[in-house]
Amino acid sequence: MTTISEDKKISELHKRICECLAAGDYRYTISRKRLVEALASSDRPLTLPDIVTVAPDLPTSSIYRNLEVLERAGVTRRIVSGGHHAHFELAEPFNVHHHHLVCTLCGHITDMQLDDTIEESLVAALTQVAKYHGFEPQEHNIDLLGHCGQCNS
Amino acid sequence: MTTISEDKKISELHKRICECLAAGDYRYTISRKRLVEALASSDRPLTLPDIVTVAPDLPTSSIYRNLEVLERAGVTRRIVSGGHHAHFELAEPFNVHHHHLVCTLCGHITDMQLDDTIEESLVAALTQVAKYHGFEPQEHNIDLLGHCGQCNS
DNA sequence: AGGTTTATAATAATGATTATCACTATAAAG
DNA sequence: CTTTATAGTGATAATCATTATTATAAACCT
Repeated sequence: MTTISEDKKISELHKRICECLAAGDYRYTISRKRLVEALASSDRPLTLPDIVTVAPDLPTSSIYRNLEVLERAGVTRRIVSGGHHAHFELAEPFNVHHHHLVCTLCGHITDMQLDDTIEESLVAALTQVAKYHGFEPQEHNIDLLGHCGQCNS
Repeated sequence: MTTISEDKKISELHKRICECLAAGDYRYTISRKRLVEALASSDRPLTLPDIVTVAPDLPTSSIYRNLEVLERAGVTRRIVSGGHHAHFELAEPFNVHHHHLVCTLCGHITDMQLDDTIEESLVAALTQVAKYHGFEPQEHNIDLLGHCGQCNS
């Protein structure tokens, strides 16, 4: 069930994404909208099989191609964490800042958030380190590896 | 040029790794020693082509197989950061705790270290978050993505 | 030394992802 | 409202890092 305010958020999201795609001369087609909706309604990054489960009528080749377009436009992000399928999620401007719990047994990824003060001191430290290495920082990832509740029980 | 104390460190490293492999009924063969030495003498994780450059006589298939054995024994670690080759480095007990600067243009990875106080507060925060999610934490990765000095110039 | 286990290295297979290409849909211009 | 250029689709084929296979060689153990 979606509330009115959620519907509003979603439609605003679509609008922003549409503009983002238009800036790169890309269109916001049905397939791309479907992908965005699948990613937006999940509390974790999705693999290609995950997406196929949610939208079985979308051909694999189109999903890959459109995820590539969305990534180029800065709408989505690809996470390569292991030997298997990559995971996809909405990029930072379209999603809250978060990090990942990665299960080393089943490969499952869950979103998590850290305290703002921790984030701030970390960003400060990273900025300093980057400067020292002559590196121009863009974004940071934190992955916590371990065993998920499912695999532990 | 290697100093006497460095030689001592290296031979102790080999001894510890040998024991680690023996615990899994693996032998510490010449090829495996060569791989460990290549990884130990680098200040960054190496790709397979990197390793081939350092040890051109080792066949690709043997490098892959032995990296797999070393990884199973907990001696090395695999880093999958992008669409290209994986990177390999010595695992935590055989290497100082560090993180990575990842260039999103050329894929190059550099080691970096953070302040102890930052690390400690981060680990505390991660432990708390993991508990909340019913997740058993093992290790954490921090990647700083951006443009390396080489690509910037 | 003989017998057993493990390692090697050339080769083939795997499988997620990308590229190709003929065709269709869309949008802007005349 | 056609024309025309551009972008998107989806089936299929190709790519390429990585794994599996397998016959051979080496190492270990009485």
